[in-house]
Amino acid sequence: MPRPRQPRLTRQLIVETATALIDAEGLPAFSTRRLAAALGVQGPSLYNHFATKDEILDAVADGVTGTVDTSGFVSRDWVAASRDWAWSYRRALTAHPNIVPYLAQGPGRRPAALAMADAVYGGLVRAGWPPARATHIGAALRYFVAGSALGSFARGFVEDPELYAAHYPHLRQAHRLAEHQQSVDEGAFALGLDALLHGLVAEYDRTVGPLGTVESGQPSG
Amino acid sequence: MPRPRQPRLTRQLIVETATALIDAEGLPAFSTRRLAAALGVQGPSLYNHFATKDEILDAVADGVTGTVDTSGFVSRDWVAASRDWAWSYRRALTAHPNIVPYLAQGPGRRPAALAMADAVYGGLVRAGWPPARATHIGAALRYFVAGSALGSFARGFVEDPELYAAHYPHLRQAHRLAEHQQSVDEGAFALGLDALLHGLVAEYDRTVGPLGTVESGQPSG
DNA sequence: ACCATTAAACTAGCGGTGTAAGTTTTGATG
DNA sequence: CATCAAAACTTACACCGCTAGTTTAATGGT
Repeated sequence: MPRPRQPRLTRQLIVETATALIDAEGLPAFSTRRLAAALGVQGPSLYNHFATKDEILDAVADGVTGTVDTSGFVSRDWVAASRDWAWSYRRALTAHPNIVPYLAQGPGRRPAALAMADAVYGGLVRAGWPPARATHIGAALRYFVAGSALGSFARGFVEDPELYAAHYPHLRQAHRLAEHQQSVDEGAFALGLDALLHGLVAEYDRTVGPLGTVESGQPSG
Repeated sequence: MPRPRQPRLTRQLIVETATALIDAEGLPAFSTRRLAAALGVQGPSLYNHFATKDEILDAVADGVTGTVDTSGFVSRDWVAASRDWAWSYRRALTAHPNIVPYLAQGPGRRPAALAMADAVYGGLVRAGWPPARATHIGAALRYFVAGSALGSFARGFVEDPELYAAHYPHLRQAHRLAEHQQSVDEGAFALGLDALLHGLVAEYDRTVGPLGTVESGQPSG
């Protein structure tokens, strides 16, 4: 079966299928041959469209990052913008948790990741933060969001009561975490993000100049 | 070469060599055959001591976690204990950054990781936090530390001025991040951790009861 | 002292991986 | 109509995690 009348593969189709496959079966199970099979094609055919497997993963990761909303940084104050962005970022990652270990290692050369970093950094500087401080804040928020999506605290515990009860006195309820996974993770995220922003506002007032107050809670957008 | 007079492998030797190999060459380059070669042995011999490759990685990860100091939770107030623990945790992870993507996915059944979770949770509950809140706080701090070690913000940028200057107006200095990697990452971590703890103290005063104040800075221990 | 069992290395090999190389046919271009 | 690039293909290499079976040394029981 040589060149078909109509190409069977496009970059977009490959990325969509790869995303679905990673969502469904996880990163370790994702191979070029399995992706090709899902596309009705032989393995090496992918290399007509992407140079390496990592290039495919980059495209998947950037697709996820591309759904993050940073628009608050041009329309709202830096605190509200940061909170909206962090929640949007978290939603994007938790919608595709299996790609997070790959994505979380840094923006690399991925356009959407770089555009996001650019928007956040630019917004913070515009709000009056010194450039070095803006870098730190963007990084700290990213640490928190990426960490929360990567190491879903609840998911990390095995469902085996016996394991914990015996040796770890305070974790006797830990196996129950799996039941309330989403609420534990979201609660921890909400608490941590509010605390982080609260502390940053105090720092802002001390070093840049007083501004309004922060109310906590879920984002508006 | 059959069974030798003196065993050439022990679990400890395997774990030490694996740790060194991962530190030196990264997770993707780490294979059972390469590890065996470094030990002067054939690949399958490892399976006399570990059931799977993941079991070896678990041992490596738990060795790293085992160096984290949680003793503050029995001797100091919860804020100082949390700060000391977070810094110790971060130091342990940044000393072996290549294992972090594996380690950050959760404690699983690793004894040192479970003992750490137990100590933190227990300390926070003893300090007066309601159990559900203690879970959230432990998780939030872990998100932040793991995220900071995983996605070393600075390391994530490629060293290629051209790449950024053209399309991302605010990132014109981003390639310089690689130069100041350590100081950027540590600065972001210090700022974020202090902000987080500051916000948590406010929350504690509001919901549990007033306590002393927090001064910021590096840990004492 | 002998035997049986277990331990710890080995070799061989299976099915899978990423990807390089070369082939074949189609569609587009001069 | 000749040529060339595109997009699929087949084949193949070196490596991967791991299983199975083999060999010999050390250990424990009678």
